[in-house]
Amino acid sequence: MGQAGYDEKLDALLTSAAKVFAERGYHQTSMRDLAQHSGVSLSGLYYYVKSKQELLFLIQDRNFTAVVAGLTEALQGVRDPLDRLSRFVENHLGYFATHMAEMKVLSHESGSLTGEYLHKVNATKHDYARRLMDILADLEKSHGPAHANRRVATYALFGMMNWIYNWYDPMGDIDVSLLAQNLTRLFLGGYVGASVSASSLPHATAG
Amino acid sequence: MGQAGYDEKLDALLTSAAKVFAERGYHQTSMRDLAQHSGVSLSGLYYYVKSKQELLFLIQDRNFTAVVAGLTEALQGVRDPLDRLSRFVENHLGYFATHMAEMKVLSHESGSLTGEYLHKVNATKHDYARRLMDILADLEKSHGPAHANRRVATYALFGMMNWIYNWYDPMGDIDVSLLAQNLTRLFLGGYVGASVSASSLPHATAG
DNA sequence: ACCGCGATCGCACAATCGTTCGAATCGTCA
DNA sequence: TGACGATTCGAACGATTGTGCGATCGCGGT
Repeated sequence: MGQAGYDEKLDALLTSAAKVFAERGYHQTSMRDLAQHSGVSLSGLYYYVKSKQELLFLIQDRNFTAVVAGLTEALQGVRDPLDRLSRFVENHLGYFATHMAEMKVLSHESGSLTGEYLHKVNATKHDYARRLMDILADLEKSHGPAHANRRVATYALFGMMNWIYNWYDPMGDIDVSLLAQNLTRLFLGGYVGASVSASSLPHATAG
Repeated sequence: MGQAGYDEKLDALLTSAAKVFAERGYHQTSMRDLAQHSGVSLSGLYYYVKSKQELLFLIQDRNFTAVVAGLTEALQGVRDPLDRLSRFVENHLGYFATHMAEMKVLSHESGSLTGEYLHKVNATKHDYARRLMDILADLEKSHGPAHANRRVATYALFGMMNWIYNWYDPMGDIDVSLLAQNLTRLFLGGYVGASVSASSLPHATAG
């Protein structure tokens, strides 16, 4: 695209690549496809990126890092576990909806990384899951015993949220905050039998 | 493997291929990989299968058909929407847990099909989702208004269930019926505020 | 005008891919 | 035994892949 510095060009490349990866899949996409779609020559890609896999890693790592950073900010000063959970969901889905391609790549192409790349992303994933699990633990203290195994509940919630790339259209008639509200209510009602109070919805969504 | 007729050999080939597809991914797996893993020569594969994509289609179509058939049987004579829902979840997860590789391929490699193959699987998928949505509609009639959008709830439940290939180990300390119980309770509590009665759990799981 | 360097490109290489084809092998019945 | 159809195989093809290499371009400083 337009002229800019090195960092902006790399960002544009990653954005363009994420779109193609999301549509065709990582392994099905060739470096020639990425070159054509981003407007650079084939060998020009290698000035910004060491390999095809590093490209995938950068997409996953940068966006995941952004999600985690958004979460940290969204949880700052929020004490009530109910609020913390709904903020977690809002942050996750908010970023998801505004970065559909990148998040589909993050969710769907986790197994396409190997070695150190895989290890780093998995570590982030583990920490992120742990943060949700800790919220659930707090939730049990404040709202009585859980109706489901905490580990199962954690991954059930991740499943609900991450599955959306299979069906959700951010431009459709269900906007993101409504989606977050629905999933939060769905989860909370089943996990601790709590109906979400009006005070805890909605929040501003990180993006 | 062992000597058998054409049909059994094809079945064995599909089972073997599903395992490799589940581990390495469809596009990352070569026909040579499949040949080696199944004990047939490279060209020998083409006696049973017209193309690599037909192989993927057969895995998806046969197993999906089995899931749907199991569902039909599991729902026979069951009227109570609560029971119908828990049977749906049990059937889905029961088949999932006993056919992890095949179901991972079905869930994760849907976008790897094209043309008529894709169309056929998508049609089955649509019908299957419709059957769940109908149960949810019945549920609303018998247990009051839903706490979430029906479409969102449908795909949320599919998300919970289909995501399990990312974390669930059937050999671990959570067995399938407990998992199904957890997810059913989680979903029902949030969707209609119902706690699952003892009478509706557990059932025999189709497999 | 010339130099230095970041940025970009054309081209080629070796490897691997899915698929085809004709030959070899198998079991079975005449 | 001989023949025939079902089954399996080795070898090869053209296409595409990710990546490396050396040349070239554009431009700011001297």
